[in-house]
Parts: sequence; structure tokens; C-alpha cells
Amino acid sequence: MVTNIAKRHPGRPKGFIPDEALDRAVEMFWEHGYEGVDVDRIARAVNVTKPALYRAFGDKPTLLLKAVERYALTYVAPRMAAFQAEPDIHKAVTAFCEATVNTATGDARGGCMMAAAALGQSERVTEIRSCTAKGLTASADIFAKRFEQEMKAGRLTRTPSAKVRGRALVDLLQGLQLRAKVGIAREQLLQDARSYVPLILGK
Amino acid sequence: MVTNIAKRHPGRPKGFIPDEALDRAVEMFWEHGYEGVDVDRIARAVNVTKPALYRAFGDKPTLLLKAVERYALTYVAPRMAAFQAEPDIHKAVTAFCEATVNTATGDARGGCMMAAAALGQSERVTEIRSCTAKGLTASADIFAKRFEQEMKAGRLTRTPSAKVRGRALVDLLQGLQLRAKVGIAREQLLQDARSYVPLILGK
DNA sequence: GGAGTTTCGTACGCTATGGTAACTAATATT
DNA sequence: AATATTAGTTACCATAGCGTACGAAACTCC
Repeated sequence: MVTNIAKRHPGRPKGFIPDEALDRAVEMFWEHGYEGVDVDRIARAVNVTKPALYRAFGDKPTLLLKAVERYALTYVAPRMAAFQAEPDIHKAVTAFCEATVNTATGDARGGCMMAAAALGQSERVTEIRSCTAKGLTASADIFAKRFEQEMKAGRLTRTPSAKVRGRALVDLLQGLQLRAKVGIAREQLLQDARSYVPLILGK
Repeated sequence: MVTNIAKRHPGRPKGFIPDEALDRAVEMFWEHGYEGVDVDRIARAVNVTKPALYRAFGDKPTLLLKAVERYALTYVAPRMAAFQAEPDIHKAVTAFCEATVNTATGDARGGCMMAAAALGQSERVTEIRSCTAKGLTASADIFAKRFEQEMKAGRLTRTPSAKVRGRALVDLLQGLQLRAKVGIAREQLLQDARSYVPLILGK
């Protein structure tokens, strides 16, 4: 098996690409939760056997941790970047909310994967939670910073404060994602999400 | 063992009160999640052996389901009642938020138990989720109804609509509870919660 | 082509835990 | 007091799922 691009090392090359394995892990942990997935199933999804995964990632808790990091990188970071790139604040917030709801109501996986992981019970749960906490506050900060700019530009009132708006946006989105997980319909959630925008931006 | 009050049945009386057993189950599922608790531990917490619980509640998924219902009854219902009883809408919302944050940051248990259960992976997960969904929309509706009254009384502007305010409140609270679970400090969350009140009530 | 290195797959051990069978204990009823 | 009924306890079984030992395979470097 030679399908590897990376720099050559001595020794047999990996039969799978670690990041792709993590992508599978993300999908499965996301859909079924930590204890709802056994390593063997992930291994089969990667077309590899269990010990290969163990060699590559250590143990199951570590695998989850890395999957969470991968999720942050592949799912939330791009949305965040899009938010920062959009000059119209109204559009930026709306698009962010819609994107979040859309992936949270995507077939199979539902809700927010980091939230699911944080509520699970792996051994490294502490690290997972602090990772999730970091993600949430970081998002809130990015939102807040942007709101602050808008205020400076006179496009946003001074109250509520930028920080409050940022945290509120994060919390609202988590609420929406939970409701996605419990089966509320996408259309409903999209509608709600859009109705929150004026709440945050003050009309 | 005779510590039973209920109506007399033929046969040996239960050695424990089912609702108290459920209270223990709530605590443990809340703190450790569904797969983080084994039935034997709950049994020990109730001072009884495993088969006694199995006889009383069926199997583990059913036990969780009943625990969730019990949680709704003993934790959220009282808060809801207090909300409805408080005539000052500002105080009503503030108190509700503070109470929610306070129990969500209570030692050991953290966040919202129904959310944790909904993200878990018991077999009856579908029922659990629809139960959680019902709870969330019911809460939102109660909030909305109250906001509607306040509007009729002229104490609240017509926009955002009562429904939007209700759902936003629910979603904000879920966000706060998730952040509680991942370790954000109570003081911080209380502060955030209070800052959300004007967002919902429009200053 | 041999040495060294890294990875793979087969097969297995082990523990934790959900659930039960069979017997014993405690009550109501007659 | 005998019977019916319900509950509790002490085993025990079965299985699932994490993690590993070990030998074979695939590569680089000399």
C-alpha cells in the first residue's frame, strides 16, 4: 500500500491518513457519543484494524480528545473565519447562525460535537471540557471584538456591551444546537436563529 | 423494615421509597452521565441490591427515563412555578436565571441533567430526547405566554415577539448550563445571566 | 540484499457491567 | 395458621469492549 504523500520515513508507511481517521472518529463520536462507539467500529470505518488505531492515537480517551480538536479545526474554525471575513455585521451574524443550525441538523450527526463530548464520560473528560470551555470563550471573544469594532464605527449602540452580546450569541447557539439534537426541525431552528439576530444586534 | 407509609398491599413492603431511589438516580446520572453510572452504584446509594432496583424499574434505560421525569418534576417544575408566581416580570426572569445557574453550578452535578441525558446513548434515547424537547418547548411557551400578558399590559414592547423572547430565554439558559458543565465559574455565569435579562426584556 | 525501523493484522486476555435464577423474608387476607 | 403475594439477597451468567502480545509485512538506508 503506497497511498502516502508525506515525507518518507524509514519503516512501513501508515495504511491510513491520520487526519482522515480523525474525521471518521469525529463523525462517529458526534453521532453516537463517546460510549456509543467502540474503537473497532471506528477502525472498520477507516478500513484498518483496531491495533493500528491504538498505535497511532494511544487509547480511546486520547482519540476522542484529538477528534474534538479536529472538530474545532474543521467545523468551527472555518465558520469563524467566514464570520470575520464578512464586512456586513448583520450578514455575518446571520450566516454564522444559519451555518451552525444547518450542520447541527445535518443527517445523523446532530447538535454540537464538542458539547456532546463535554457531557460524555471519558477519562480525559477534564481536558475535553476545558478544551470546550476555551472554544466557547474564544468564540465569544471573537464576536465581542467584532461588535466592539462596529460600535467604534457607530453602527451599533453602546449597550448591551460587546462582551454581553458575544456571550449571548454563543449561548443562544448552544441552545439551538441542543434543540437540534433533541429533534426540533431545521426550519423551526433556522427561523428562531434569524429572529435572534435583531436581539443581538439591537434591531 | 417497616418504613413505608403508602397504602398497604399484600406482600412484603418495599425496602426503599421509589421516589427517593429516583432522586439518587437523578443525582448520579446528572453527575456522571448515563454510561458513567452502573446500576450497582445506584443500588448501593439507595441501600439496596441491584435486583431490587431491576424489579422496581425494569432495566437501566427505563431507570434513566424515569429519572429524567423525576428531574423535571423536582427541579424545573418548581422554578417554573416560582416564575409564574412572581408578579414583577423583571424579578421573575432574573430569579429564574439565577436559580438555574445556581443549581447548574452546584457541586458535583453540573449543567442541565436533561441535556446530559439527551446527549447520552441509552436505548430509549429517542424517548428521552423527545421528553427533553417537550420540556424545552413547554418552558418556552410558558415564558412566551407570560411575555404576551406583559405586552397586553403595556409593560413590554411588541417586538421582539413574545415567542421569540421565550425561545431565546430557553436557549440562553441552555448555553449557560453547558458553560457551567465545562467549568466556567458561577460568578461569571451569574453575571452573564443578569446581563441577559435586559436583552430579553428590552432594557 | 541485509539491517534497522515502523506498521499491520490475527488472536487473545481481562475486566466491567447489564441482567437473571432461585431461594428467602415480610407482609395481607381468610 | 395457612396461603397468596410481593420484595430482597446471594449468587451467577453472558457479553461487550478496551487494550496488547506477537509475528508478518513494507518501507529506508547503507
